[in-house]
Amino acid sequence: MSQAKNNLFDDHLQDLALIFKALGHPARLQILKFLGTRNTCYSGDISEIIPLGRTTVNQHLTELKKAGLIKGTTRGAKTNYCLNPEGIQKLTNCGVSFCNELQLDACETKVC
Amino acid sequence: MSQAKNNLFDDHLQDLALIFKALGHPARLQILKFLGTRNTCYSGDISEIIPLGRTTVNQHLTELKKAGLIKGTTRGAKTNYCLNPEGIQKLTNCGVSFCNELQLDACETKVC
DNA sequence: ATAGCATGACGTATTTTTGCGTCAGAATTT
DNA sequence: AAATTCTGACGCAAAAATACGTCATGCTAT
Repeated sequence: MSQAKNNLFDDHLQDLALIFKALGHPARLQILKFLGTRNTCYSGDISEIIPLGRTTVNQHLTELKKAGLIKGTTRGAKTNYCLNPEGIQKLTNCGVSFCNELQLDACETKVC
Repeated sequence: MSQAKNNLFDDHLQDLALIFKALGHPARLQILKFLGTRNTCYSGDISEIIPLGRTTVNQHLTELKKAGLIKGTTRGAKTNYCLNPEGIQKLTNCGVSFCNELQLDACETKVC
């Protein structure tokens, strides 16, 4: 992917950061959203709805795959992509619990 | 920040991507987590717990500020930082609803 | 007032990311 | 079999992110 896991930061934080980083581009968000409405679709269908070149879209697909958020299966000449339930689950769980840990209520009453 | 808002993608997606991007680095996650336990603290306190140079930590603070996730107030020689409730709220709301839109249940039963 | 910190601004080098064109291989269609 | 289509791999350029060092400023003590 990008930055290799180093030992400066907590492993859990690094994992989480990688997931969030994968969500840090509108094209990738749009891809995920699209896949959410489709269950499955071809790589070509995706590059059609994203306002970027096919090669670039492919790169974004690869990144989402590396982040574990989608799955791709080559079937004949075409490749099927769909959301990866485990990855989405992890995103939801970890993301939500991270937000909760920020103890928003406590902060809400304070000013800095 | 980073990429200026262009008109290739939906505004809402771009906003969301910017927030997620801000979360895409372990140092920034650690900063947020730390601030969640403190209500408020000095900039110096933060750079002490992050395994990076002070200047770099400052940069990360600036990015978090631009993303609206934290607030900074200069008080005398020192600067106070704390979570920005509105930003965290937005993250929580938008993030969660984005995940929900992925219709995980529907996907869970399919394979690609 | 003066010496000592804390902080943000600025400049810079290195690494990543982003975006795209081209190519080669595999499968489909004709 | 030949032509076409779909894909991922590879290479490349431009832009952005990352990480620091240094500096100037502005408080805070002494």
